[in-house]
Order: sequence, then structure tokens, then C-alpha cells
Amino acid sequence: MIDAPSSLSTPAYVRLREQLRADIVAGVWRLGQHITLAELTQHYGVSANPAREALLQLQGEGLVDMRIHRGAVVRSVDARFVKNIYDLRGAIETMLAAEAARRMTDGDLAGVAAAVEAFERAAAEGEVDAVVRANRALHRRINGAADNGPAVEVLEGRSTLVDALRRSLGYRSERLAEVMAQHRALLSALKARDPDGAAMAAAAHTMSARDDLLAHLARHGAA
Amino acid sequence: MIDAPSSLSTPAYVRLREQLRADIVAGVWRLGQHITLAELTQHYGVSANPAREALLQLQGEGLVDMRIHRGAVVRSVDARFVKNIYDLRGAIETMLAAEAARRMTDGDLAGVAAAVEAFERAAAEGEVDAVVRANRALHRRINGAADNGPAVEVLEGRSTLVDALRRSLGYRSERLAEVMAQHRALLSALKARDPDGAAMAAAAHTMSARDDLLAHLARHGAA
DNA sequence: AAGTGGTCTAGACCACCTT
DNA sequence: AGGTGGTCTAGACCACTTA
Repeated sequence: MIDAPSSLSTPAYVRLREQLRADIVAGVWRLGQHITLAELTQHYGVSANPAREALLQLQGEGLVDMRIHRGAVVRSVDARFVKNIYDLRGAIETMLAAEAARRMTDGDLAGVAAAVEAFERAAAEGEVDAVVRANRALHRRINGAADNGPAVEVLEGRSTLVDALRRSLGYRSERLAEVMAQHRALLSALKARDPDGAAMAAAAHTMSARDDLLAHLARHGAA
Repeated sequence: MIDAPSSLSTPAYVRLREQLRADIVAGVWRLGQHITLAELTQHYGVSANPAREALLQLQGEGLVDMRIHRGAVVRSVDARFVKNIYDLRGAIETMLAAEAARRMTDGDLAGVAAAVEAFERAAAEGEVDAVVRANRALHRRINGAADNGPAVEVLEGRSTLVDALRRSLGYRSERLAEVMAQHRALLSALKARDPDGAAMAAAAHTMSARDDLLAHLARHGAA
């Protein structure tokens, strides 16, 4: 059964999509596992149609592969997949950072600066949740300032699986120091309204995140 | 009614999605126009469910905006939209070109070289369709060589509207000469296995395509 | 308070894969 | 051929907007 109705007004296929994504990330449905509509309708207590729609949308996010008349398969998160997603995200975030450097208002800049400080405070206190929140706020603000709705949609749509993976692995403290330095560099470039500098800082940031995660995977085996 | 069943085996929501996309591009449904499920079911002779799915998927491609209980609206293609889509595509294609430079086999390279020549031959003979085909083959080959499925999916998914717009405007011959020079530059960088050079060539190529289309729009008004 | 418009369920149907 | 598994239709239902 789908858990608390969350809100009576949210459609079943949306609730199922969210739940299914969370369950895939949590390992309820193993990576590479085969899922049929019948299993979904039984397990979550909805009928075939919303189940199919949820699968179609998750396919759009790259979480599952649907093969006609063969059921869906949870995409496995191997090194190649992680590299590909990070390369895609890196390309988009680099472009957005450059554009943000051109368009940011002083208010936007102050917001980014505040998020950078919130991140560092949370990191110093070891508050993992607060670190994740501040990090998200920081990148949301930069990406939002670029005023490119479609790009942000793609970025957010393609981030779920890898974000969940990253969060599940935790952060090493050396990595946190690295990230803080990268945030500072990015902030400086934005303050200087320097698109090329912002692009380079963003590219370095995402590439190091990619390599850090890939190193984790290589060390501890794939999920 | 949906036209020829195309193939009995392709599901209705897929056929409807393709048809609806083509019809939007052809102007059957005007940009900014309001569409309801009832209109779709009547006009295309399918029931509500496949119509809804087609709309959801086109929303995923950015062609329509769905607002719950208010119907869907065909997204209008203004200058800002064109710029945003081109910036997104440019970011992705730039990344893919760099990656392709690292990974291309000699066979891939020969394919790109052949496509470049096919493009130039078609351009010399004024065969617009052949130009479009060669151009697509060329970029498909480069993008494919990067071996990043998710990125290619996003690229193709987000290109339809703007591609159609560009095709509907035709090509000036000066523009064709520019494009040929850019293709040559890109090919050289790929041959030299030079990722940075390929990235720069790809970025220049998509930026000039963007600015060319924006100039068209500014001159002749929005579609 | 009516109306519009989206969503769900159930059952029939049919395409594709397997024997 | 049989079985599995996805897709369609119809009608009921219900949420959100408009008068």
C-alpha cells in the first residue's frame, strides 16, 4: 500500500512515482531487478494505469528502463552510469554558472554568500542534514539566477538517483574542506561577474564530486 | 483522427505524441493555445488515457505546460525560450564533443568525415533535405561516440521544437558557408583527439546557430 | 453551487515472447 | 499455441475553478 495519502489532492501516479523512487533508492527494489505492472499494482494497491504512468516518468528520469512487453528494469548504478550523469550535470551547471555570473543581482549574490556560510557552519558542527540543505540552497540559487527553466528541469530530473547514492555514502572531512574551497572560488567569480571564471570553478567543482564518488565506488564496490 | 495506423504495434499514446508534436510544429495547435483532454480525444479519436499520457510526455520535452484542472497550454517559442534551449543544447553538445575526442575510433572519425563531405555536397547542390540529413548524421555520430546515453536522450528530447522552427525558416547561403567552416574545425579537433579544441569548436558552432536563429526571430517576429 | 476537466478502476483486448 | 504483460475503452468519481 502507498503510505499516508500525503494529500488527498495529489494524484496516485505522482504519489506512486515518489514512493517508487524512494523505494528504489532505499533498496526495496534492487538495482537491475525486473518489475512488472502486476507487482506494482499489488504492492502499492493501485490499478495498472497510474502504475504505468509512474514507470514512464521514472524512465524519463533515467531510473528505470522499460522494454515493451518485457516489463521494466531498475537501472543499475555502475561507474559508467555515475560518470555519465555527472558529466551531464557538470555540463549544465557549468553553463548555468556562467550565465548566473552575467545576470545575478546583488540580492542573489548575498543569498549565495549566506548559503556558503551556512554550509561552512554546518560542516564545522558536523550537522550532515544541514550541510546537505545548505548545499542544495546554494546551487539552487545559482542555477535559478541563470533564468533557464528547461535546463534546471533537466538538472533536477536527472539528479535524484546519484544524489541519493552520494548521500548514502556520507562525507569524508577532507572532502568537505575541498568543497568549501570550491564554493569560495565559485562565489568569488560570481562576485566579480566573471562568467569564464564561474564556469571554470563550477566545472572543477562537479568534476571533483564525480571523481570522489567514483573513487568511493571503486573502493567499496558498486551499490 | 490519427492518420494511418503507422503500425498496429505502436501504442496509441506514442502515435498521438508524435502526431501532436508534428501538429504543434505545423501550427495546427497554435503556440500559447489551450488544449483540453476532451479536445484531444475528439480530434484524434482516442480515449482520455492515452491523450493524457501523450501530453505528459510532451510536457517532459518542454513543448506544453500542463496546469492541473486548467488544461494544457502549448509553450510559446519566444526569444527567451530559444536562447534557453540553445544554451542547454550547447552545454551538452560541447561536453559530448570533448568526450568524443577522447573516445572516437578511427571508424567513427571516418564516419564523421563522410558526413561532413555529404553535407558540403548537398549544400553545393542546394538539396535542403539532404543537408538536414547529413547534419543530423554528423552530430549523431559525434554525440554517439561519447557513449553517454542519458545526455543524448536529453539532447534529442529537448531539440524537437527548436529544430522544427529552424527548419521552417530555411537556410541562408552565407550561413551554410559558416556552418561548413565550423564543421571542418570540429572535425580537425576530433582527428587530433583534442578534447579542448573539440569543445571550443562545438561551443562556437552552437552559439552561432543560436544567434543566427535569434536574429531571424528578431527580424521576422516570433512564430 | 454548478461546471469543467483530470484521474481512477475494471475488464476486455491484443501484441510479443516462449514452448 | 499458450502465456505473460502492456494498453485501451468506458463510465464513474472527485478536485479545482468559476459564477
